[in-house]
Amino acid sequence: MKPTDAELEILHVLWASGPSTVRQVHEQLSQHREIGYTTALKLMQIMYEKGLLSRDDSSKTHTYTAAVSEEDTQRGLVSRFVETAFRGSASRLVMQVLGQHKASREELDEIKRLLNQLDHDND
Amino acid sequence: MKPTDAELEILHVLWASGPSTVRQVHEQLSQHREIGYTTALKLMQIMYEKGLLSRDDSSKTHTYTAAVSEEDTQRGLVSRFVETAFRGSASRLVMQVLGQHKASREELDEIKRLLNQLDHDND
DNA sequence: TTCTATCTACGAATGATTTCGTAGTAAACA
DNA sequence: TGTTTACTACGAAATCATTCGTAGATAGAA
Repeated sequence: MKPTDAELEILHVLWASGPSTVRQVHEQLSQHREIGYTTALKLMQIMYEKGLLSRDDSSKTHTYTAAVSEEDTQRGLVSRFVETAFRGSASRLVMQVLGQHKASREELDEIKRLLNQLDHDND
Repeated sequence: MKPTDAELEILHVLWASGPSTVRQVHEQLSQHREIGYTTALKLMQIMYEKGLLSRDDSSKTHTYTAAVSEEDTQRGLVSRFVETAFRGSASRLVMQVLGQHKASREELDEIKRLLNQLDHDND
């Protein structure tokens, strides 16, 4: 339910690439950092046991798929993060993020659209 | 530099209440969850060694103070979180947060003000 | 002064995460 | 067929975070 950092790395690969073998995932991860093949394997096995991944083991080389959606996972992570880091104040988190990361014009516009929509929901 | 969850709880108490003794911090924490006195003590000692807290031990009962600011700490936490959970996309984090937490009218207005200011900075 | 309460220091157990080596098995190849 | 290669399973070490018990010291009360 609450993936660890290493598990998130693997989920990101699977979310981006779709169903993959351990070797494929390992190759992706290797481009970012040092990690042994059996480390990736073990992580994915644990994630399978936890229900974070599903797998097709009909052939010798198993194929893994993310069993949790990116949306749902990020929702959970955000909830937890707002609680622990911002004591539940989501708006302070938003302002902190907007203040420290330079968003593009398009991103700012998209956020504004969302804000206006929330405004109308509030009315 | 990167406080853990338990350490963050203690920092929040000290940020809110200012310099405090272990007993005072422990009393605050106890209202939220079960935690032994020596657990709080040990945590604060470790945080002192790490440089997260400073302390006055001129009397038998030490007084601890947060040695890192809330702003700086949250900035660091956000950076890390955007990386691990959102692969660096701050705007997607913002939209996720705004979509899932109902902010008050005042908060939304404040966020809009910030957005407009960012707009002008961009021009 | 003696006893009690409070505080710090220290050590250690527990559990979770991350890591990788080794062994065994199946497939592909020569 | 026999050998090499690739893959999974398993176990276990290393690290870190969290937890608390116990011991020793200090201060205040009786």
